[in-house]
Amino acid sequence: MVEEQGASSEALVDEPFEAPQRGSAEELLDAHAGDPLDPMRHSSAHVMAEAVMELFPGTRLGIGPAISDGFYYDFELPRPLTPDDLGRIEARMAESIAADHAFVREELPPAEGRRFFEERGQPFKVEILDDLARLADASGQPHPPVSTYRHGDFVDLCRGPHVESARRIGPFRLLSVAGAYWRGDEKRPMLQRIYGTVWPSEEELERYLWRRGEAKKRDHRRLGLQLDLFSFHDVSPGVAFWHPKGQRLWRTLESAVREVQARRGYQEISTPILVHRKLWEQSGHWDLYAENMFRVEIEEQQFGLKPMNCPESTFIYRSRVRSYRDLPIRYSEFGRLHRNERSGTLSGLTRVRQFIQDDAHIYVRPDQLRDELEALLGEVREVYGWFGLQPRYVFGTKPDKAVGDPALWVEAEGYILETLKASGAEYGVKLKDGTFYAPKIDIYTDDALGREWQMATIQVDLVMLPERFDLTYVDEAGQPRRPMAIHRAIYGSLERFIGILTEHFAGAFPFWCAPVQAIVVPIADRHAEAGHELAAVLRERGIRVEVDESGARMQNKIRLAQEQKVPYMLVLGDREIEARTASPRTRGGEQQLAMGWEQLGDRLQEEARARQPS
RNA sequence: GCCGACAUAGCUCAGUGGUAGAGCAGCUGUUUCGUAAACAGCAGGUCCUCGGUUCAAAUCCGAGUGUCGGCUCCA
Repeated sequence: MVEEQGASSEALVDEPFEAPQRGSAEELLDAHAGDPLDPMRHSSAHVMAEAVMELFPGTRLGIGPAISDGFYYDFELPRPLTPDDLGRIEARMAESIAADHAFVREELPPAEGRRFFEERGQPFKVEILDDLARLADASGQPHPPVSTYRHGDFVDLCRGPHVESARRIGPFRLLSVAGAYWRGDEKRPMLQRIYGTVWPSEEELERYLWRRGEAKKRDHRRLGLQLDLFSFHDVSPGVAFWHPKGQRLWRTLESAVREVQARRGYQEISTPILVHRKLWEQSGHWDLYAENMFRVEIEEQQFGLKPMNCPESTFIYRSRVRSYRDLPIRYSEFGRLHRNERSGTLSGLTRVRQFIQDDAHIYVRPDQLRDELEALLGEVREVYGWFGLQPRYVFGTKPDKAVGDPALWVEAEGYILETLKASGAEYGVKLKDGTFYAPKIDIYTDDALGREWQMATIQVDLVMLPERFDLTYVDEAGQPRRPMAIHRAIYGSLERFIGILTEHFAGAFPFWCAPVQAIVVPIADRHAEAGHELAAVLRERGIRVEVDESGARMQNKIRLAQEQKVPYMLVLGDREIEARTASPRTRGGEQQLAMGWEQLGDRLQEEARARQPS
């Protein structure tokens, strides 16, 4: 979801950042330039609109852009669509494509164009035209001509471009119906959106549908149950119940990052979850974040469950006078946060109401900020390397709803840009995507299926913590000075991170963090006792190992271990016990040479320590 | 929160007004096995909840809850 890709941001340092207003005509018409398949996808949207208009006379058209992998169109219809309707619409579309109408661009004078859509009962189109006119007025330009595209009898307001004729539209499939507010505004009418996908060849369509099916198979909600990691229950919507194996995975990730933090000079703290309103008023949360907070009344006093850890670390900072020699102070906290997400937005581990962040707040002198930011980019690279994830950086600038002196924002944004440029990394810019208290670098990554996720975040805060909580340190001259604060999370939400890892690896977690790293498979019952001895040898070395003592046959035990994605199966029969060896089989099906127990233990211990992404 | 869909055994699902089903998992017994499923038997259900229609509701209607696909928001 990066709006502006690439590092071509020379101009950004000096110029104010201006984003097109969400849902504005400008954005609607300017978005999605680039993908060579876009004209075909956009044309497909027109053909779909044509089919819907034929099947449902009186339909009002919203917008119908190309999106990644396909297209959608928003409609106001006389009745809700059913899955059956999609089939009928598809059939109509196929007929239209077979008729092979040309896409013809036509331009009408502004007033005539407006009348055209008004007469056809298309108020949404008229609204877009009025917005375009207003935009032109604002910049002193004449109203632009109204460009339309016609194919057959269907005419739509459209900037284009399109394919020259309908037969250029490749194999397509309509995927789903969803509700969508007109212009994304919940106060405007709810339209029905139909999503579709279209590709140049049958083969590519099939591959896309396969990828979709594969994504469904990898869905962490499904795998979480299958691998016995976690579950959800309606007694606590949006909050996971962690099973022993999930908790083990959790703890492994947590201690790995703890180790990094210890090495990098962090000190871990822990602060209260239930906190009085006056703190949130001081931080600005009560004003600007209230709708996301769970509020509680206790003995006529108002409290809130913390949605972020940040303000509380200042109490520890201020618990004594800080010298310039003390900085940087790096407080890390695995804080348990609650955010009141709207019920309709909850989704597995990736959108929850309670989660734990690997959070930290770093207080620095101004002269230390750059180095600290660079170190943090290095920290992100180190941690993401454990999983083979490639980080991508996106600079989020000051949002409309923000606290503090605008001058401090300009300054903070400047530091971020400098650091990003100096790092040599590619980065994008997402305007107005900062938090209400700080501009930020968000780290995105693509998973194994090419889906983009937002993970880590690094925020430069010159406003909330330093100013609102009046933080100071004493400089060389004995004068009080204002420190700067950095908020950062590397995994982000542990819940979400585990969800994404689960899908990225399809449940086959890298050896170092797999909940069960090895399973001993005794061939017959008489081998079980030796199996426990082997397990003890491995456990001594910190390996998470289990013994399959079920009466099942070896083949069945192996199949089960495969399904559980256990990295190593250690087969133990008469031959191995005789020689005090074990025959490892990897979940990849590779049969490795029998190896002595201690030797195997040492090898696995070494492998775990290396934290390789497989 | 809003639009739409869905909710049947631990899991995946079949069952469209007339005695609630399958596969896997579980339990018991037999088998003691050499790298992805041994065999047999048994047990397992407020058909999400509440209300309504009906002689009769898993099935039709209404409300609620949860989940899913989206809108919006974001870690």
